[in-house]
Amino acid sequence: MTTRRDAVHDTLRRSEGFRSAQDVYAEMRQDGAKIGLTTVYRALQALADGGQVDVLRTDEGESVYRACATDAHHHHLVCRRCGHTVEVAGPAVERWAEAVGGEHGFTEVTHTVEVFGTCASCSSAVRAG
Amino acid sequence: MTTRRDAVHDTLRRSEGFRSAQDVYAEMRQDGAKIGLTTVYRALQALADGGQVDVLRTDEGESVYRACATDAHHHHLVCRRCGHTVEVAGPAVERWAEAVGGEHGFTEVTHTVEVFGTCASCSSAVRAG
DNA sequence: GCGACTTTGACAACCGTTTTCATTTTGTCG
DNA sequence: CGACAAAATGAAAACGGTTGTCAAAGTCGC
Repeated sequence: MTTRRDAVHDTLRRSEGFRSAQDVYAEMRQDGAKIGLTTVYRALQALADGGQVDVLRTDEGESVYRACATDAHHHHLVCRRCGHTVEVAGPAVERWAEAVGGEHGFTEVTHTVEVFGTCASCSSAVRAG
Repeated sequence: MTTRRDAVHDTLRRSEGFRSAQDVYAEMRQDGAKIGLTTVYRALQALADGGQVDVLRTDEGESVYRACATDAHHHHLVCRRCGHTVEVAGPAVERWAEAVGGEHGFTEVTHTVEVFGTCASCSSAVRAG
């Protein structure tokens, strides 16, 4: 039975940036969906496990999720003001991480890379207002 | 009065990798220090705010702290098995992050980069055992 | 010593997340 | 179409790291 999971996935796809489980839950309830918070958590975990959504932790320790366009390994450029997110590839970073790990004798090297900034429209909004 | 804070800082300096607040607390109590968990949390926050220690979040959402050798911007190569941590510089990554932000019109670009792996001694231990 | 201010820490509250478990839904075999 | 086993659901409780509360203890200037 994947209807709930699909509903969660759809809700996530409709969002521009990263959303917390509680965000998704609130939005679904807003839209009249009959779903429990537990199920949203479970669906998000399943989607994350299956690689259909990306997860990352906010500074406050909350898990946030995003339905990304590509399955391939990529990173995120996130607007810290509006949450607008761009998926970016970084072959240079991949190589760098591998190299750094190798230099120090580390194996099974993975990495987390996220870039934050203020997007064009947000910075012009700030300048204007 | 900074004695407690210094004690926390010292304990952290004695550790090789990143340690959680509760780790630090347990270790200090082990060593006979009379200190409360609340105070350890406050000290770590103060140290982090002052830039004297680095903070990052584990996958489980726990905050972990480390007294780093350098004040300068750097990243970490962390053994996911024993926590052994190497401070690494990555000028290429800094430039890449700036460039990626610029390309998409983002300003005030910051980034988080952490590299995880299994260190040499841990991977040989695994192979042996 | 005395009052004003700061720091401390036991404990309770918080909050996101996970677990529990009874109920509902789904899939499947007759 | 039943009927039953397995999976999914969700309300409520539990959990765990972290933060807030507040009274007691410490520190400083006098």
